[in-house]
Amino acid sequence: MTAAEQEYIKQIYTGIADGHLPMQTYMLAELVGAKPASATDMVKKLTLKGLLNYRKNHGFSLTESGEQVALQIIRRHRLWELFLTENLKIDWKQVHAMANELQSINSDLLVNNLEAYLGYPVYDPHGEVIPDAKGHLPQTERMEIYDLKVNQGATVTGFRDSGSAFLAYIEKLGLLIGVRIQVTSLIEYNHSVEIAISQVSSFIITKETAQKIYVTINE
Amino acid sequence: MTAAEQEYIKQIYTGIADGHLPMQTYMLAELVGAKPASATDMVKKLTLKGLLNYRKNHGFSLTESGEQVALQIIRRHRLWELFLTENLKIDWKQVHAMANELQSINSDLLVNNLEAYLGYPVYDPHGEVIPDAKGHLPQTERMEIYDLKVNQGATVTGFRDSGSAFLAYIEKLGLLIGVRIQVTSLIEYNHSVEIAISQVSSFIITKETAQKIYVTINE
DNA sequence: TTATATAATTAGACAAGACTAATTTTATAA
DNA sequence: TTATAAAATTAGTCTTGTCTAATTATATAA
Ligand SMILES: [Mn+2]
Ligand SMILES: [Mn+2]
Ligand SMILES: [Mn+2]
Ligand SMILES: [Mn+2]
Repeated sequence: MTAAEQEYIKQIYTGIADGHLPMQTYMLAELVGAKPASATDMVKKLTLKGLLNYRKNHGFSLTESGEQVALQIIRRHRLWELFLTENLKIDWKQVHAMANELQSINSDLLVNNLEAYLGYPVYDPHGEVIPDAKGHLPQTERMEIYDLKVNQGATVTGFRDSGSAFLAYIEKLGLLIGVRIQVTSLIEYNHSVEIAISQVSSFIITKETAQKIYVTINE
Repeated sequence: MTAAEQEYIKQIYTGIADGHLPMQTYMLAELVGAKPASATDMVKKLTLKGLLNYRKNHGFSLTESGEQVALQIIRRHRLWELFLTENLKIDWKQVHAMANELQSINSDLLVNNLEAYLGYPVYDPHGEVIPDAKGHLPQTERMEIYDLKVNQGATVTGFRDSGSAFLAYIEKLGLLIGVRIQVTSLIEYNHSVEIAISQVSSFIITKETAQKIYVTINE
């Protein structure tokens, strides 16, 4: 598989995981940073290869085989991200872009040895789970800040968006992984959420932001 | 620069370093594993970019700028090879092929942090020197087995060929880096060389092989 | 039911990088 | 000097992945 095909497959997987089922052409184009015409071409090609279920003019989803392929690409992507932050000390805001270039190198030997070197990690630097060699995703129960009720306390465990602009905002807010937060109020007007960090600072984030931050409820 | 352009530039550099000056189209084609027509196209493109001095029908060499580019590509290639063997424990016969895919990722941050992580190494797993961030090659005086005189003792320090078939042969002979050898006789007929390892085994290698093994004379 | 906006597809073009087949250059040997 | 073999180049084609512009399909609102 070419690097481009792999990037499309990865974006289809994550797009669907984020609730876009079936996936649509314009959405895929936006995710990969291309025009819809290009996405149509690629969808047709991936369909011929048996990786997509495609109903012309009505969107598409991954086949069983396509999903396995996607999980392997995501596995490589996230393992490299972790290596870059943990070992090479590269800023977590920059590793996603680098991992996009590394993910296309498809060697089981390389990837499995990298995984062993990293100590069989479960999470990447953005709190995303890493599929194992068989394509299995560790099961974790976690929700979005947006799903929390008022006064409910939780701990930040990850992010749905690895873009450097989003992560810079997260850093500015101090909402890093492991930080304990509490929802102090819900804004009825536009569904923003007010949250507090360790009873000190308190601020409001938009609905969109609240949906991009994963938390686990404190026991 | 595309991955293909970089591979061509790298092969031009190493080809010239191995004595092919000026570089010729058929030779470059052979090194990159393509047909001469493809090499001609690429040479024209690289010339337009100011990386080659090219006299149509008479070969080409790297410009000053082309040489600096080449050294950076070789730097990345060799650092990755070392990472793959040292850290990921991948067989030295396999890392060259993997490094060919990794070398195209051109990020100073990535490469310099990788170099620091590896401890600013001087040699890659095949005994080839690694250019530093400025493109400087550590100076080393070493010769080929073929240059040794009879009874002259030397230590193996590297190889000119990283192909897995050649390295498998080297392993079979036991001519690994650090091994002390002695030339026991020169075969006049076809310029083969008989060498001995630590007074035990003794065998004959061809001229071509003797020219691919670097040694340093024992003090 | 019909008009309209959005999404999707098609047609045609282009750049990169490879190939084959044909032609031209160059160097060398007779 | 001329013939020949080797090397190089050109011309034309193909695949991948992208684009723009034009057209078609779908869903929704009037
Ligand atoms: Mn990422
Ligand atoms: Mn990530
Ligand atoms: Mn190598
Ligand atoms: Mn090497």
